[in-house]
Amino acid sequence: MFDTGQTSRKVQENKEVVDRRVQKTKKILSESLIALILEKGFEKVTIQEIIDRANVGRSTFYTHYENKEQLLLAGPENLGVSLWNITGQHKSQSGKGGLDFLPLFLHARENVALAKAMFGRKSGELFNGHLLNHLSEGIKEKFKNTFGKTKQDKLWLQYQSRSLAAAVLSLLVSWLEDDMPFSAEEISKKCERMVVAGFK
Amino acid sequence: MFDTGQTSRKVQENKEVVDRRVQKTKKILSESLIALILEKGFEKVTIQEIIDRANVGRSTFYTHYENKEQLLLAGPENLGVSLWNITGQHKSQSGKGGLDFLPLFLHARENVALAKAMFGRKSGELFNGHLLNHLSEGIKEKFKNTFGKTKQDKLWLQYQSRSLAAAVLSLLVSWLEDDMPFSAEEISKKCERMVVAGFK
DNA sequence: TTTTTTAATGGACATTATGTCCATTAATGG
DNA sequence: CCATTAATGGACATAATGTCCATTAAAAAA
Repeated sequence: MFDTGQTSRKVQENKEVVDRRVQKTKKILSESLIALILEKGFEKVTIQEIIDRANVGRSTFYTHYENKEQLLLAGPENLGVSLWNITGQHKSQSGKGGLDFLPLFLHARENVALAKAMFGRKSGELFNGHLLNHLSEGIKEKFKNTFGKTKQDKLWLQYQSRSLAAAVLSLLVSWLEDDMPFSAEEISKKCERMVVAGFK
Repeated sequence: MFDTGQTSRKVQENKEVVDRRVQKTKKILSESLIALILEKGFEKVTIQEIIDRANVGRSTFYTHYENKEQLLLAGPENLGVSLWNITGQHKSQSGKGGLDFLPLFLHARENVALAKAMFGRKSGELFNGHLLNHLSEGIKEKFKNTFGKTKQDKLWLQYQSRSLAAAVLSLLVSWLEDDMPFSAEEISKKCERMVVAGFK
């Protein structure tokens, strides 16, 4: 999951060269998909529309990707990978003990179109699901000590983490869709307070 | 929205009689769709599959519904309508001032399959969206007095209501998907506490 | 019961998307 | 300049969509 999908060729030791044609094709495909998602929603976008807009042959699409999902994942900035990493870092962050949502909001802000396409109201379940799982795991990790060890306790921890992750994701989406009327600092603070309150 | 989709005929004044054939057809179509959603997810279900499983002609489907969405909305118990009403009642409830989630959980429990199909992980965005909006409105109504009147304040109220509605919906879904390991009373209490805490 | 109304059927049709294949062309990197 | 590799475009079989209609069968009304 979250493979970059880059066709590459090793030159010497670690330098990778990607054929210019490939770069161009992938870029235009990605842009087309993002635009189409924003217009009509991920689920309704067809591969036919993507290649029409990108003005690229059908075969060309299939030499690079198997489906829409793969294409979106391999987005220009690899937002998937980045957000994945960001939310994964929660554990290792000191200070707040793993509840700093600022990097998430900053990163999303720097890639608004892609972030909207992946997580916004017009996106599919898929990527919301990915991010939700990851946020949820981060939150769970942070609060697991405040819960008991019984089956019931663990289940509540699970539910509550997931629920509050959904709340955070919802804030992120509202913020993005309204074109970020608050600073990233403000809104991430809000998230942190809400999560903490939720576990009280 | 949330039309029952019933083809009916008036007899005398207000008694409605629905042709037995129609009843049978709608029932089998609805059941087929719900089963298919639970198996492969709403988005991936095709009308072809629905009519194959229901063993009904293509034309028959289209004389009653235009698409999958309409069919799901007209579910046997009209869960759409019911949940709609339940969440709408929040305003008028006394006591807790409109934060009683119990009816929602009770009703969902009584229609597990349909509720899962409409709101679970395999459901589409559509119905999650409807319920989310409604829950959000209820919550907003309840807490609007605790916020100021500036544009900013109103926006925060909006965001926070929506965010906490998402949290509640997430709990509902987790609970349903795990086949309700807690009582409806317990989990609805949890929701209420969480929402209140979120606004502190 | 008979008659009338109405639903269901099944086949046909044009349209559109999918995924795969291949021979040809053209751009790229070395 | 040349060998490699990507892009092209056309073709193909498959499948879903939405609409139409003549026929059959079931239901309600008389």
